[in-house]
Amino acid sequence: MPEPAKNRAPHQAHCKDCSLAPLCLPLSLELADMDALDDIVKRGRPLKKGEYLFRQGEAFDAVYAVRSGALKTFSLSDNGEEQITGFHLPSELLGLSGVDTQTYPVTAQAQETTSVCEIPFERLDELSVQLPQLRRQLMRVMSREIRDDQQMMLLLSKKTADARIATFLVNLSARHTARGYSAVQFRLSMSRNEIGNFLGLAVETVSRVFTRFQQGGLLEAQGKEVRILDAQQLCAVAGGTMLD
Amino acid sequence: MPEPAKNRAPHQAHCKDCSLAPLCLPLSLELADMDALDDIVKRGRPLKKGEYLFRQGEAFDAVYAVRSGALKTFSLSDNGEEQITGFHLPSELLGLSGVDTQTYPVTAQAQETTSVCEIPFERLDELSVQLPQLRRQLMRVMSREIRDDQQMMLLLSKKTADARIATFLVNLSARHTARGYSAVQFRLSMSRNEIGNFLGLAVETVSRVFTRFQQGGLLEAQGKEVRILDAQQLCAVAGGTMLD
DNA sequence: CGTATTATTGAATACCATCAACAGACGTGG
DNA sequence: CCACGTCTGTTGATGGTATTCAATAATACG
Repeated sequence: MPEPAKNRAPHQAHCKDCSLAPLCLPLSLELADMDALDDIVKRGRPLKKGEYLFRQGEAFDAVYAVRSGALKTFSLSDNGEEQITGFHLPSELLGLSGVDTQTYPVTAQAQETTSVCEIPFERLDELSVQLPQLRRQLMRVMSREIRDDQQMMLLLSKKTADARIATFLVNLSARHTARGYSAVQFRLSMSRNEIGNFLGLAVETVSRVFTRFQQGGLLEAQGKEVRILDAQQLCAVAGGTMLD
Repeated sequence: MPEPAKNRAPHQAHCKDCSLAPLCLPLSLELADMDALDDIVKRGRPLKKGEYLFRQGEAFDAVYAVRSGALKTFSLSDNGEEQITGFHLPSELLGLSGVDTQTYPVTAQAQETTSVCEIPFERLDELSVQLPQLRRQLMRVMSREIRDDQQMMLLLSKKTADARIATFLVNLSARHTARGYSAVQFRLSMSRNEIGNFLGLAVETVSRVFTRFQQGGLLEAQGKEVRILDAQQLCAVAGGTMLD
């Protein structure tokens, strides 16, 4: 079955050919080990925008690595309000928060056409016994998520609206860069509403801050297309510097 | 060396005798396996109030389970402000956020006289290969921390000061209950300042909310001694109900 | 091409932070 | 044991930042 190599997008069928391997679970695996991991990975049809990868409350049985596209995860609290817990780009792992209760505590939904690698957790666990590198990487991924979430707590509890959005953009920029895309220009996969939800801000505030950043010459934005003009100052704002 | 059994406090030297085992890493381990875990655990002298268990930036080489007392973890951001990332009660595990970078991203400091079990991570990792139950439990603990941190993100991004503090107290109450202590009366190990820092509120706000809760008959508090009078309504407030 | 959704902008309000003053607790040492 | 200073906690007054409400503009989608 000939699968044409579409640019740099990771549409190929195996970890060892995947451009994302150095960012993903296979990181630092030997080629043979990569094949072993590859054997348990399932690659289904892509999800269309709005489709669900898994839903809050469903039985946990696999984690997922994003191959292309983007997803958001969110939870619905008792009083029905949605809290977005993260946006997920290629190479990032989803679903690990379901290990504890054996139930996904969040819903994962595609922000655009998205393909993922499904990794049955039972089998991953078994394989991790034989592959120390894999075991370590899995721990590292979880550890990093804890660290990132705690950074997020800092953002939410101490930073101003300006700093939150600057941080958000700088973070996205860095993640794009790590994947070989432009650090200064990219397309947001999420709406202003979703940005606000994620950052603990009202939509209107997000909009205002975007406007203010553009007036200040920090960036250029039309709709979801963003171009960072002054990365340095954006970082400064992200760090807590106020804009005058 | 005769070590007197002081009430229910887990001062004994082995996991299999520890009253916290069902909440801690040994959960669901066979007795023999518990001994294996026990062999790698180091139990040092207790920390006095204010002493550090580990510091932000130090090389990561162990995780710690709290045996008695309480600790806080916090990180210092670039601009020097402290963000408390958590308070840790007996049976809870600290340090897992250091796995990724092999460096602790937070400082852990004793809130009172505190004893911990040190678990060298290398050895824990090796042992987890042989003990599936242990491996799973370790994953569960990390998974739960991710979930808890995301709950915290919800709290910080959506809840009012009243709801934050109610949630905080309800959560503490539940954790006390799980350890066999009173659900309605306990002593806070942290200052109002630290509560505020953790919840993203000013000290004054914390103080005011405590006062308001007392006026509303929800609780009784003098200093760090707290007694919950109306758990039901406290839960309601924690869920988002406003107090009139 | 029209409708629905999303984004922007303005005005008024609410919530919490900050500033300031004071009270109470704690610990130290006289 | 009490006096003292410091740290922690409480309370009041004020102001700032972000929310909410409302209206309009732009974009996406069938």
